[in-house]
Amino acid sequence: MPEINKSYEPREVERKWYASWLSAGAFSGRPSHDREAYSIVMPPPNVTGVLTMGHVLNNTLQDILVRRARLEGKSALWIPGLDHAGIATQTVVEKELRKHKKSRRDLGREKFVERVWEWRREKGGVILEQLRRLGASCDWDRTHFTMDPAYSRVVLKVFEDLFRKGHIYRGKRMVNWCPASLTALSDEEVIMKPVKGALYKVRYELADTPGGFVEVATTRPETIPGDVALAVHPGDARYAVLVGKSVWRPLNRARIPIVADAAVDPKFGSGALKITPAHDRVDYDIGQRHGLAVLDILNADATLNELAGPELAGLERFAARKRAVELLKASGALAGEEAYQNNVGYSERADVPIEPRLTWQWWLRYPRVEEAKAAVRDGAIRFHPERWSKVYLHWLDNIQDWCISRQLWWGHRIPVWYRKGLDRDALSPADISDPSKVHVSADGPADPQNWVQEDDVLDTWFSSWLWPFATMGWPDAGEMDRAGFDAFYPTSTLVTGPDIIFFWVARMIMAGLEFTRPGEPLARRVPFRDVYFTGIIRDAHGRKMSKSLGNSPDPLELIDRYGADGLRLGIVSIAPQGQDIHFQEDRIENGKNFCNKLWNACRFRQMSGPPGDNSSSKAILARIDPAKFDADDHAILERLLATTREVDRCLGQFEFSAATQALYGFFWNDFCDWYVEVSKSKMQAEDTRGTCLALQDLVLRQALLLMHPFIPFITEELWAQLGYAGASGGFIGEHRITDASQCASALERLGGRPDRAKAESVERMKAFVSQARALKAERGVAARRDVRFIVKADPASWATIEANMAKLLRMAGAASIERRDDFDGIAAAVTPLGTVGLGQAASADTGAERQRLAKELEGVVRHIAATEARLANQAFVSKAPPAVLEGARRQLAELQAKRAELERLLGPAS
RNA sequence: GGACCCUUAGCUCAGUUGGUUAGAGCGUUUCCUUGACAUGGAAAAGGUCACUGGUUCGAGUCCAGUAGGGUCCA
Repeated sequence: MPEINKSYEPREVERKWYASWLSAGAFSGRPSHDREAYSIVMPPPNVTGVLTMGHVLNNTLQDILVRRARLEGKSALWIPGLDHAGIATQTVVEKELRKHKKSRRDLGREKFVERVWEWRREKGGVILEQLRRLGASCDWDRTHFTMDPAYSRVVLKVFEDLFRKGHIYRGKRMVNWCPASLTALSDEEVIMKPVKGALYKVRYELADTPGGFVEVATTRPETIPGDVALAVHPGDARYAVLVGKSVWRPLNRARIPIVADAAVDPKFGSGALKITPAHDRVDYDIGQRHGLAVLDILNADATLNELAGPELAGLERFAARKRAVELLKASGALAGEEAYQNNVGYSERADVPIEPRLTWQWWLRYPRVEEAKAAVRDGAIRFHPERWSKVYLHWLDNIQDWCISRQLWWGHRIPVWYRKGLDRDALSPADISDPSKVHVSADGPADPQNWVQEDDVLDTWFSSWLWPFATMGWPDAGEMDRAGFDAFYPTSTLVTGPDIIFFWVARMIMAGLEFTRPGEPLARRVPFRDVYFTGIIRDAHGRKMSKSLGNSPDPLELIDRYGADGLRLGIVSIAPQGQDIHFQEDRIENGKNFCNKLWNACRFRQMSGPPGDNSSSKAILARIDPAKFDADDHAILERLLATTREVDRCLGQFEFSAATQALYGFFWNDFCDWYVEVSKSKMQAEDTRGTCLALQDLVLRQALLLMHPFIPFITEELWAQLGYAGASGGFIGEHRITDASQCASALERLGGRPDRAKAESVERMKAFVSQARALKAERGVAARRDVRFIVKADPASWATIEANMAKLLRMAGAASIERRDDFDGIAAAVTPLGTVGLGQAASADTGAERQRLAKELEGVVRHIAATEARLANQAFVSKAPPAVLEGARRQLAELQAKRAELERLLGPAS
């Protein structure tokens, strides 16, 4: 057996094992007849993406679930992949082109798309490589990309299908237009932001009453040339006589009517609203009701066009706003201007204000909305934390049709062909469903020369909403069979962020319900059973991580410094359930330190004695003689079982952080700080040595299994080093983890069931040792190991001390512990194993010792008073459960004994 | 405007159905290179659980309200 390094060096270990796992196909998910299936689909990162802390958290959690499933003997599958990210990717490539002073239009559609593919092949998807460094145990052979030919065909087929079913239609409606990306966006891609601007009061002169005017408040004076009317509330007495009259539009002067419409809020501004149907949703609706023209004064890039009049045409919208204000001022139409804050929609991707714009787009009426609600409301899908289901249901209750077309070139081109020569702007709904005019199919028309394909592509989310089943061969029966659709669908758990609950989660649920296993029960059609929403990672001050703030650490650098395991353990341990995460690098350092502790504990085991047969838990158990167990053996086994139970429970409830804390506490405190230390005595005694070593092997084995999902690399390495892999040399992931009850019954069969009472006596010993050490520290002799303790103990306590003498001497750092029932003095402490004192002559600060005892006595007295008061309360005695009552009485007795002893020590002087 | 979440030690967070004197890690103070680990060990200090009221024998925990912070939707 090779000697283990003094400290854990992750780099080489990680590289070595990841390569071994890959070459052995350890991550490949194969459907199995006799094993339960467990599957996860990775939320596909953007092909343009690089690894962020958010990805680290998200994918670590998925890896934990998948690796744990493997240990539980399930047939586990984790499907990775990439999202083509229409706007983001197109923007990246366009930016590259711009460096060479070219635009995508210079290349033309076909060449540009080829260029994007080139980019994808060369630079796209580096994030998947980075995930390997994190240790992600995905089945990489099943990596999918939303633009792959097979996946693309599924997307187009789905479009065709939904079109035939009447869910998809073409409509000229107001959309959210991004003037930077030059495309429509869905409502979900618009972020409302409060913006500080100005509210301008503009006078519209009455056409028939020279000198009279109507005042209108607006934040967007540059749109005045697009006004086609003013509107007032029909019940607004101030304007009743003016309805039906006209005013002069103050920019690009023209006569426009005053109409009455209930949508006007009479309390806003002057109560009169300027109507610009081309540039506002509400205005558009009002315009429709009153038969008003739509006067579009903006170009696609939000510069003003010639319809805005010669003075504003050609200006960019914000420059035009400035110019409009100047013009209004000059003409005397500007009545006032005040600071004003309102909410403005911004493009999520380009971060510029969107423009409402009237355009032809393709829309989807969502299928299966009611079923999608029922799936979550009735528990076929469980959200964790549960409260997100409210957000989900609220969105579905107010659902709007989805604008699925995008004016981009990178993406799935909509499979619609128009008969050559048709005026697309004039097509009626009847024309759209007339196959002689419009062809809709994934395959395209048989006579393409007579048709022209739709220019638009589909929203990226229109492909990713199919992810859970399109990655499993759907809809081709043969492919589904090969992919194991039958076993792996529905997937088990989805791990994602709450920020894409509408974009992705809700839509996947509807897609799954609509497309998979028609006619079967809902629970078989949903795409996943559990959804775990992670928190958002913020910096230490609670700010969102962003490139511009520079507060986002580079995960790869963190891996270099702390190891992948350290990073994983650190990040999981600070991720509270359901809350955002405040990132602190010292927590990542904790993860690294834990790995080092684990490493050294195993190293110590190797140095402590010859390796026994560790090839199976059975082999280890055979080396254990329960007759040799002392209290510490019972205690460590009991803690091992409790920890096994706790980790089991935590993972079942997605309490990842709690699981790491249970493991951390068990391993560091219970095992290293106590059990390993007391073992040092036991391993010196020939008759307890073998059992003690075997017990360490047993505990370490189970600990490695429990920890492996969290820190896969180091556990794999130690698994091999300590001989758990056996002669066959299998990976740790190929072994089965046993749950607490299986562990317990294995011990029971051996006659080594942990004894609760004996385990509890260890707690008393720990308290005894701790107080003895404190006495030494107080006397300034903490480092000395030759001190003599004297103890006044009852026979039972003394028996415990005697039986564990060697260990207690070692742990307390003492030369002797002697029983002396007449001992008193204040260099002492009252412990659960009696009153312990230092035997040395009292040379230290007796004042400090007296103060400590007095302070303790004070606390005890106060506590006694409180307990007596409780027990004197008739209502408490009659209503509290017997166990609580009994506990209070026992506690009171203990406290009284402690008080008596403290008073005795403090003596007559007190 | 509607909905949800948070407020516990200097910091970041636990605290399961109400039940002994509220815990952890980091940080702080003091001590220690003892033969796994200084990426370590030992000891210690540190909290009227945001505030106000209510329910209860008993509230960090349940209810109502107030204040502050955050998120989502309009």
